[in-house]
Amino acid sequence: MDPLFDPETNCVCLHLRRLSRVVTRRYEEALRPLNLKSFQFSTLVALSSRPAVSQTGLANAFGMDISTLNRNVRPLVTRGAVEIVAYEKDARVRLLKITPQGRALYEEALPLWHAAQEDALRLLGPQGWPDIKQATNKLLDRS
Amino acid sequence: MDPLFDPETNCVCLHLRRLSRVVTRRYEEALRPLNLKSFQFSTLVALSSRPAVSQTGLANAFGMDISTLNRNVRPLVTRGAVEIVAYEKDARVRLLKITPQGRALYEEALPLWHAAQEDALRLLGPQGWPDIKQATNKLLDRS
DNA sequence: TGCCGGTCATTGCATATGCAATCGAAGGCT
DNA sequence: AGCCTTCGATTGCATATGCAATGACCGGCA
Repeated sequence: MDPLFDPETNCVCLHLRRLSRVVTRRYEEALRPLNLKSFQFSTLVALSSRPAVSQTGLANAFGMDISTLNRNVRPLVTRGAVEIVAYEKDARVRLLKITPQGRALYEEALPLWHAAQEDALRLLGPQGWPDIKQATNKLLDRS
Repeated sequence: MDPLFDPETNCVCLHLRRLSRVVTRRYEEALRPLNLKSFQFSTLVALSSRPAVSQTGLANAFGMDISTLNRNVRPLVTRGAVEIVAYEKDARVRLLKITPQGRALYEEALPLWHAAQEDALRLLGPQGWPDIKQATNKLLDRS
């Protein structure tokens, strides 16, 4: 059998999920002092450079279901790091906007993220991250 | 700034989680006719070639917390695809064992998995999967 | 033999994930 | 203007994820 189709050793899904778990744990650990989850950090990053984003837009950027995004954002809103504002041109849309507290939180989180990123890059080896990123970009182009 | 440490474009955690979501959705979709989740399929694969495995052992193989594994296995037990048996040499251990129904389910699932795997390999491009697998193996060696 | 540190499994809690269904609003078509 | 399809957001449901704490058990050591 083509080893690429041996589910014991070559399931793309299993490998990616496992890798995602292992790497995620390191980022979560690094961000724990600020009580920030990795998704929440990514959201702050995305919002920090944009005036406001629709939930659908952010869900697409993250490749996740809009219902997941909707719920994941709530802790940030509760915490006052993100606010939900109406969009005057379309009453269906509820825009996400980072608050000053959110910006402050982001600034605090940056060095913690940096340490985790350093750690992850080291673990993946010099070629690991470029390889993964290239594969990611290919897939996202096509899907 | 070193672009490797730009959280907007190069967060390893965000990229891996996104990739994992996108790929997982395709496998879940393929396995849906059998009402099987990707984790459940991976469990059947792992158990199909072994007499019995401890929960801790399987959790390590999947790089996940034992509490997550413990709960994720339950639907398979409820369904009769996996049984939990005592380990005579250590009363703490509760071994997981695939049942004949589990084996039949696995056989049914294989072609569905194969289609998803084909799809994923195509999406990642000819070099994508080897690149990812190599990076994965490096990380798992070191962690 | 009895204690004690370590291990396996389980549960409580909070967040993560996606699908189906729903609600309300937008926009095109007549 | 009225209808109909589409679209953005939200909720119900089931599973996914990990940490902390707990209970049961093992093995070593006094």
